[in-house]
Amino acid sequence: MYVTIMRQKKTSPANNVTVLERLRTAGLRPTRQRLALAKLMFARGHRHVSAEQLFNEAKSSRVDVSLATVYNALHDFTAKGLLREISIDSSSSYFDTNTGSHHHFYFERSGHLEDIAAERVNIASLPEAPGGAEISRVDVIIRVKA
Amino acid sequence: MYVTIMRQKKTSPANNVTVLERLRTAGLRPTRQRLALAKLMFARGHRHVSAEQLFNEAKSSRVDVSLATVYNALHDFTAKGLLREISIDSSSSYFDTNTGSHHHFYFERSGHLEDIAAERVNIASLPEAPGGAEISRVDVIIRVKA
DNA sequence: TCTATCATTAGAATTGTTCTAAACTGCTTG
DNA sequence: CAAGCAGTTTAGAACAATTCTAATGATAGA
Repeated sequence: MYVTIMRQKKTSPANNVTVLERLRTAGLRPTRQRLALAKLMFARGHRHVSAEQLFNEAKSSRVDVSLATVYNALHDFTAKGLLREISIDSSSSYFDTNTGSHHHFYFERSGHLEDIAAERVNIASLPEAPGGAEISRVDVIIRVKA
Repeated sequence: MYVTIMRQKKTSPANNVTVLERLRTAGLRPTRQRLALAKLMFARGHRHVSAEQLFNEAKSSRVDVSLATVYNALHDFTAKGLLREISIDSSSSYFDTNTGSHHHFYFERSGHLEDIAAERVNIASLPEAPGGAEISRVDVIIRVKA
């Protein structure tokens, strides 16, 4: 049941507006929780965040959301193209705020991910998808021993 | 505890010998279970198999192994270079009997994987790994809407 | 303001995988 | 070729990430 009505500190109004509009134009109701989570996700440049991580950030920021809501929000955002999901290490998946075309370094020791701009990977040729199926995207993952 | 001593049908002796030798040269004791699992894995060309799948195949073939053993064997084989592990869809991981350099089509609807020979993907240029770290491998996954 | 519809919640349930400690076996040695 | 030890296997418990459930709450449009 609902226990606490959070009363979070307002960040800059500009930030509020953009996040709110991103949700609205994506066709997502800008609820308190989605707004708060979206702000955490999109506040600082591109990131690779797991559900658990975002949940913890929310707790630290006194944003009172349940873990289920974090999963719901991340999936809703992904379905609407605001995020992109990546699963590299089968133990958990990451949500990437960079939805443009790009690739990744994966640091095997730490499990850390780092973006590679699309231009830095030059793919000269790719095979056709079998049966002329449509390609939805091409992921290049460079696994690094570090 | 040990319940049944399985008594499996012998397949061709040649097949037996090669699998046994593959295990031995890999530095793995060719136990009954490992032999049986290796035969299932390597019998028919290249495959992408999950632990659960292999476990079920074993059951169907009256090979009495525990699920834990299947996981142990798959990981042991992978550690010794007999298999390669792939995680694409974070729900479970696959073990690929093709350990050579190659890439994959991933059929999003079915979750199915298909090999792409390394030559069919032409990467003209790749970035250096940060800090000069060693690249352990490059995975290209072509996601297909089918 | 009312209300249908959509979102959130706590906790239970599921799923894939790993752990544990005890039973067992392949292999080397004597 | 028996014995024993190191490496394997096992059932089931434990775990971690994620999804489900069904009840409560909030949003947006009339």
